[in-house]
Amino acid sequence: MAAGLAALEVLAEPHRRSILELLRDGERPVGDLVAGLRMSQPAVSKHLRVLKAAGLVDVRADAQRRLYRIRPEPLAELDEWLASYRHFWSTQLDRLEDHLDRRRQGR
Amino acid sequence: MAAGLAALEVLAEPHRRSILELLRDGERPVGDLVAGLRMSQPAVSKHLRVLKAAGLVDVRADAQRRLYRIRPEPLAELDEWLASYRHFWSTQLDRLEDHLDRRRQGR
DNA sequence: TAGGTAGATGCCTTGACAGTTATATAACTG
DNA sequence: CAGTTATATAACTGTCAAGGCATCTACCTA
Repeated sequence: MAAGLAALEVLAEPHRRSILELLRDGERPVGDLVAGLRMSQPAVSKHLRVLKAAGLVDVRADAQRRLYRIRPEPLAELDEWLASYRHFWSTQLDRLEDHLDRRRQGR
Repeated sequence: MAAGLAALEVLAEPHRRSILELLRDGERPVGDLVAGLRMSQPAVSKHLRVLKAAGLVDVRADAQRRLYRIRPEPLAELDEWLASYRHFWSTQLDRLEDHLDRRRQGR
């Protein structure tokens, strides 16, 4: 019940959300991120380490560069958590989704 | 772009998530929450203040008691934020939703 | 009104964490 | 190999927030 939710804790940091945003349309080297945010390179590297530990990003080496990209699993988990509150603001459409969701479960 | 998102920052605290969970099925006085969590009453009151400041809960007085309840708006906002990443893990059903969403926009 | 209950607030301590600079590591280039 | 580029790590510092205890306020009841 409302266990870890590492994603939530890690993304409380605005800079980390910005990083995710920069990664939204594909992998990028650290340098790009440093350029995008207004922070020192070590600071960015640290945020990336935190994001990685939470499973929110993944890295791949390309020569001296490290290409980071989003790993969606923790976000999906966050989404599931949110789902248990969604009825508070849900619209017709959301109710359709809920309905279909339950139908899907049943099979 | 990825502005405040107060909800995210406030809900990074696990105890505050627990409080929200306790409020999920209706309003409750502070005492109930204190009983539910394993914390001092002042600590709970402080968390409630933070939640209130973020618009995540609302209070109503009943004699000496204060009845707290969820206010969904900030959660809906968080949901919107998440939406921009949802395509990373979306299923068939989600794609249907997206489609309908866009249709709805168009009218 | 005195006492009790429900909750909020003030003050203080402590720990975590973000940011900086300096330095280390690794790979490419001449 | 020497130098340079790209990133990570280390050591240090400052800030801030969470928790505890004590206290204050409001309302209820005998």
